Amino acid sequence: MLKYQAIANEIKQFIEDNDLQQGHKLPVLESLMSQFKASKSTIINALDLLEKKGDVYQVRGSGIFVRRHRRKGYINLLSNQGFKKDLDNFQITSEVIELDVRKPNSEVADSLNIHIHDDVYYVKRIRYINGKTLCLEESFFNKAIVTYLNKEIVSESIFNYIQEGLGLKIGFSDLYIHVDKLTAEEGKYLGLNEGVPKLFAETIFHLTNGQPFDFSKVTYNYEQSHFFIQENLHD
Amino acid sequence: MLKYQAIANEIKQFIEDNDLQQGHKLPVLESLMSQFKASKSTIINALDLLEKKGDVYQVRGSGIFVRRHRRKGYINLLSNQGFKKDLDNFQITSEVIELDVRKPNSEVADSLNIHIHDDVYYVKRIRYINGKTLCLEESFFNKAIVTYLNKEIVSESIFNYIQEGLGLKIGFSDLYIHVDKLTAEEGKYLGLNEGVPKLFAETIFHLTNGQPFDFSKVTYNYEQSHFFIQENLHD
DNA sequence: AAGTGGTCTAGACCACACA
DNA sequence: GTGTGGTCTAGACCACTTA
Repeated sequence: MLKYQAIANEIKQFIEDNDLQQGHKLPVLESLMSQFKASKSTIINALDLLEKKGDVYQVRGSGIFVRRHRRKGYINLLSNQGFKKDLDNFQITSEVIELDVRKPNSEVADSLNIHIHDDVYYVKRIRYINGKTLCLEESFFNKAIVTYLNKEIVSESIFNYIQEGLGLKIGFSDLYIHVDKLTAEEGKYLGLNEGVPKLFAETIFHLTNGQPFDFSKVTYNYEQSHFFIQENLHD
Repeated sequence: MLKYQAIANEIKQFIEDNDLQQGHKLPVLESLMSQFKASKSTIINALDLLEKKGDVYQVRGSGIFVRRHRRKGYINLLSNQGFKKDLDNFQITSEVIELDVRKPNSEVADSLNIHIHDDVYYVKRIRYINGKTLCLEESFFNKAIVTYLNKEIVSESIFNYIQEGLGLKIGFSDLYIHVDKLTAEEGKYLGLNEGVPKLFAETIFHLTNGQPFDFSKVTYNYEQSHFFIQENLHD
């Protein structure tokens, strides 16, 4: 664990342990430097990390403040897939519908930057939140990277296994969303009527070295789909 | 303009001018240091900025690469509101429906962190993309911060005026979205039937000092609502 | 082993907020 | 004016990739 990550974690923990609210002022830079025995740059690195994650905001000439506006019941759109953290207050479970190795069609092959005669793991599952259907998810994993999957792994957190079990490093993702009407088949899985609204998301996940390893298509139950995103607008 | 921002801009320009594609390798750090006559940290600062914006990805031990996967017709969800940049390929216009000064209800007052007897500017407008209705937008601006608005300003880019005209610095935003069915009234404005899907977004925009200045409710026409989001998953 | 990006430090200097 | 965060530098050392 890097020093600036460790410091960031400690500060975040401090905020949670003391239940500090939006706008609460944190100790000044110099205090943090001596408290953590680190140079200015390292502290700033830690704070920038927290700022990126939406936990603090820094005001030049004034101080470092807690950022903590979140509506209850809203899921973080940018870290709900495959990750359990940030879903503390939600109980997420999965039901596996299909799991096999197959050849990709051209859209999938293109997204994963492979050929149509290469193998992919195909996973289809329904995810539940607090006992209700959250989404229908179809994922395609490049088998050359994600070399092995089984039903047990797939019913838990796939991403956790990819990181811990396979030792792969997840880097970045491209997420595409739009809204549409639910098809009859999707409705069957989600327990909803045909024609009601849906949120449809396609995501390409890449390793830190830029290789795409997972292409996912997710259809969300609109009744459970309340998301929040925290953004930083300045440079 | 700060040095690292200027360098980031130049690199981005270089990518666009040469139409470099995803995965293209950029010059190594040392080259960039001498080319821009800057220290290592400054170059890394510039690259981190570009990485945050989704324009490059850095691979330790390997190089710096162009990130440029974008689907045509998809709007960047995180920088479409009020901002013209990043909307190069789209023609966005606005029709102002209402503009007045009023007292906020408790929800608005709460979101803007003001009292219900304080004044807010209320703006209701329809935004068009390439001639079609994109969304119906209702915005509430804290009048103590956004001291003046008129019809002309409001039919152009409000955020541009806030930054350039009023000299305010926009910091961060909290965005909440969900999917639902369109009401009859919303349908009237968007030219759609009651009951069809909609994407509904509420956003609280803050200045760099943490003060909320704008609370917006936006109902998107689902036919035009194709969004992308680029995310970095590592620390 | 060589190449390349990342972390960390100490310190000078700058920009902004607030009283 | 004082306090506080931000930028920038030079350089040592570390971690990962590639061949």
